[in-house]
Amino acid sequence: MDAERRKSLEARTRYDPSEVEKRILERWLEGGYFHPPADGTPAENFSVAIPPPNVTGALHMGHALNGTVQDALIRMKRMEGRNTLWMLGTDHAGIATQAVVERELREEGASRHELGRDAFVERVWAWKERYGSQIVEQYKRLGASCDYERERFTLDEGYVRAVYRVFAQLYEKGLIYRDNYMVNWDVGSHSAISDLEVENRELEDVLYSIDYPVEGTEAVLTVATVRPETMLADTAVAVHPDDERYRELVGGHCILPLVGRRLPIIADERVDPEFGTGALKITPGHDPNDFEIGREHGLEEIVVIGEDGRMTAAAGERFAGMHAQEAQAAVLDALRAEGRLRGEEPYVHSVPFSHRTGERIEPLISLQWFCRMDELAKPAIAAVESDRVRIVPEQHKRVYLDWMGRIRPWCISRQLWWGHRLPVWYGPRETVFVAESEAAAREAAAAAGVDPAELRRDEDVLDTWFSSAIWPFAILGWPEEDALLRAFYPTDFLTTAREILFLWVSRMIMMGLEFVGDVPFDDVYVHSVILAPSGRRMSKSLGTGIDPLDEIGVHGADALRFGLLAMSSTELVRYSADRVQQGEDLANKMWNASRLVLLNAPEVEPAPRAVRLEDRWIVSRLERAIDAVSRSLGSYDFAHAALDFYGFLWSELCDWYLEIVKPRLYDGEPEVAATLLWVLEQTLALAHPMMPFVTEEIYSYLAGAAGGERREMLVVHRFPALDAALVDEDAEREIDAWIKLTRQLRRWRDLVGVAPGSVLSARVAAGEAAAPHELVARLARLSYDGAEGEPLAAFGPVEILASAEVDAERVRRRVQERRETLASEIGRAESKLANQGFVQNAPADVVEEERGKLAAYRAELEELGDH
RNA sequence: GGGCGGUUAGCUCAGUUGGGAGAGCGCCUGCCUUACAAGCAGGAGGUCGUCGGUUCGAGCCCGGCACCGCCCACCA
Repeated sequence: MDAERRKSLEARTRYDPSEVEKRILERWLEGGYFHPPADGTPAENFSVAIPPPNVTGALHMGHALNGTVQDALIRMKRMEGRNTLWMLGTDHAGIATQAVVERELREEGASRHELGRDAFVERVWAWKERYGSQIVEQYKRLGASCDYERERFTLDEGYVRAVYRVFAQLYEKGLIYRDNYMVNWDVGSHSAISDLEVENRELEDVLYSIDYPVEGTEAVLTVATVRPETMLADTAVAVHPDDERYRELVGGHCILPLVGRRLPIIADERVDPEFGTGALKITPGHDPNDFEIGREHGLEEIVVIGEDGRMTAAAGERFAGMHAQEAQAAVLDALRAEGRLRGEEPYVHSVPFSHRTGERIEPLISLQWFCRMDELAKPAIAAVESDRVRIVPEQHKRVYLDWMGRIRPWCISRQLWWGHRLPVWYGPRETVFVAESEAAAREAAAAAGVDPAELRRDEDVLDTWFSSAIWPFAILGWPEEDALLRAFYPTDFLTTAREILFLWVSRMIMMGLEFVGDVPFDDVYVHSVILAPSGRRMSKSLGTGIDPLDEIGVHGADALRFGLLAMSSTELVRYSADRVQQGEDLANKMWNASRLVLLNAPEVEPAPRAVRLEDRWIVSRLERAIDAVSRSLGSYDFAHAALDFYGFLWSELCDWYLEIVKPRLYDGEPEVAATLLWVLEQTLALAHPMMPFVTEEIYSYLAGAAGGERREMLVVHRFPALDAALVDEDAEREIDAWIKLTRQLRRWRDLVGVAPGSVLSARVAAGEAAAPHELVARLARLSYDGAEGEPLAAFGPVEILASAEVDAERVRRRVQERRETLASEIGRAESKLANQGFVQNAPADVVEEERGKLAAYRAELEELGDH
């Protein structure tokens, strides 16, 4: 290390991430470490496709955790020498992005309709160019080692072609079709949405009972509903086939109040005879359940609520044009006036809302495009059943299989402008042409005898998740360029939050199998959900969000990464600022421990030159840490990886080993310097996947100290692997005993009130090796010189002698306390050993251990008796 | 209505195959010891949600219950 570097290291007594991170990141990017060649095979290589964040997005805690988890594994694999690719990109996020730009327009007093489709889409692109890459820059700040030179976007040219190819092929297979079917209508985005974009909320409503007179009698059928306005679209009343009360009425009719329509009374098993009166009004146009019943019974489908949320002409003159809400009040008034409203009671039930816009879903019959999933699902089910795709933790496997087993058609068309416009063209006489491009559609039309000039393209765009479903192979160049695909598909794992297991993960598996013929990834790791410290969901609107970039600014990226890994042990986890602080402290600890070594070690080649017991001990403990951390990382157990590393670094390396070897280090002993440098290098490499910045920064000094060989950066340093030959159980046992003894001595000193700085007179019992106890003496501040005097206390072979430093009275009290403790321990052990059941049934070694303890207690008590 | 996860120190969480309860933070006592005072040494603090069972022995295994949370579900 040159004098200037040395001076800077001396001066930097505290690790300052803000100064370091930018500089280190630059060097990684310039070095091209994240941009692998498209060589090798998927089996040799290691690859991951990032779950693409929305272009509109800013990095939130979920991204930060997800990114950290991926980066930790990816960095480890890269260090293991694998050709490693982490593909990065963003999602156009249909509704979300369109909503942002629409809001901007509204603020200017304009609207997308005034602008027109082409101008609007252009505007969204402009917005995307301006703000779209901010999240990518934010991933860099986290230290994510993505291939920033291969960034993709779900609407870039090649990607769009891939989407159209997939659509066209599924259409040709008959899996994509157009149908008039009940959909979830999102009044907010004025579009259909899929089942998975609906969230059910518990809501307090009113359940109204309405009398429907039975035709030709005085009787009435009372039905119950929370949406009386939909009665205008009723086309039947249903009862359970076994319901004795109504058996006679089935086949007859009742009269719909206000409207006068004759409603057939039908029998259907889906009616619960226990609920209300057991009679159910059937509204096929506005209720999913009724829709199905209606289709089976061939009932008329009347639509009284339109896509704008207002009542249609079919609702009748009195109500047409009203908002559904107003219509409800009007219908209730009218029913009251006719004496048909029998009752109302408060009623709590779950109601569908749009996940995106938060508006209440209006179930409507609408002409939409659907994708049949059952056939695609079969191989995707098999892939997970056989663990070809492994889902971790395992409990999610069954959830996936359950859901896939009863998968329903997917509504894939959206009435938006921002997205992949359907590659569907309509000609005259209801001709439909699906093609990968407009040119191809024209050709097809011409071939079918349709004038291409008459073609009109479908207005709708595809569900965002339709394009995300092909992410893992589309970003690798499918279908046109296959170099990346051949080298990196299937990818190795996917990390995700549980909530998108169905929305995204399942669909990627289906599409990968269908179009590439292999699953998109081997493992799916479902990571924790980070809650606010209060235990509530982290959300901007609730004000409970914590911005990861703020945390990076205050504590550093390594600290945040460590904190996130350490806290992410279970499914739901509260954000722990303490864990992030712990990470910051750890970075600083590593920094200062490294300063101690680097500023004092002579220039020697790092090597485990374990010349003394304590050296063998730390080398052995390091090997165990290497084993534990790499195992934990390999099995997606990040909390243990982080905390086990912390324990090794802080307690074993810093608190004990560094303290033990300081004198040798200051003396310039080459062997201990070599060992220390080696341990440091291994330790930095071990921590690097979790805390890349601080380790890389320290390594830049170490590489200097270690001589010219180490020109490469730590990011591509060999990841440590367990070397079983360096594990030394004897050394571990021995040093652990010294540590225990030292702690006993310190504790005793404290309890009897010995001043911290004072050195106590002591001696080692005859026949005991003095060497280890020299070390203990230093750590516990004892002196064996001039060992005269009365022994006051004994700890194993070490006896403390009476001196002016020790208050004899407090020692006596302490001894008395110890006697009492021992007596009770002896009692406990004796009664346990007197229990025949224990002695006979417990394993021999457990019994033996207990006997050993008892003997030791008795011996200690006896010894105390002397003083 | 089904399924899943959780309940351990004041707080946030660990506890591998059942053999005397752990960490970080906070708290108390004492130390500016030439890597780090955002540090060091020591300490206090827990009937492991509850009831029952299996066992010589249960935080851990089995069953019931309570509370918290999540996911799925077409009972109006």
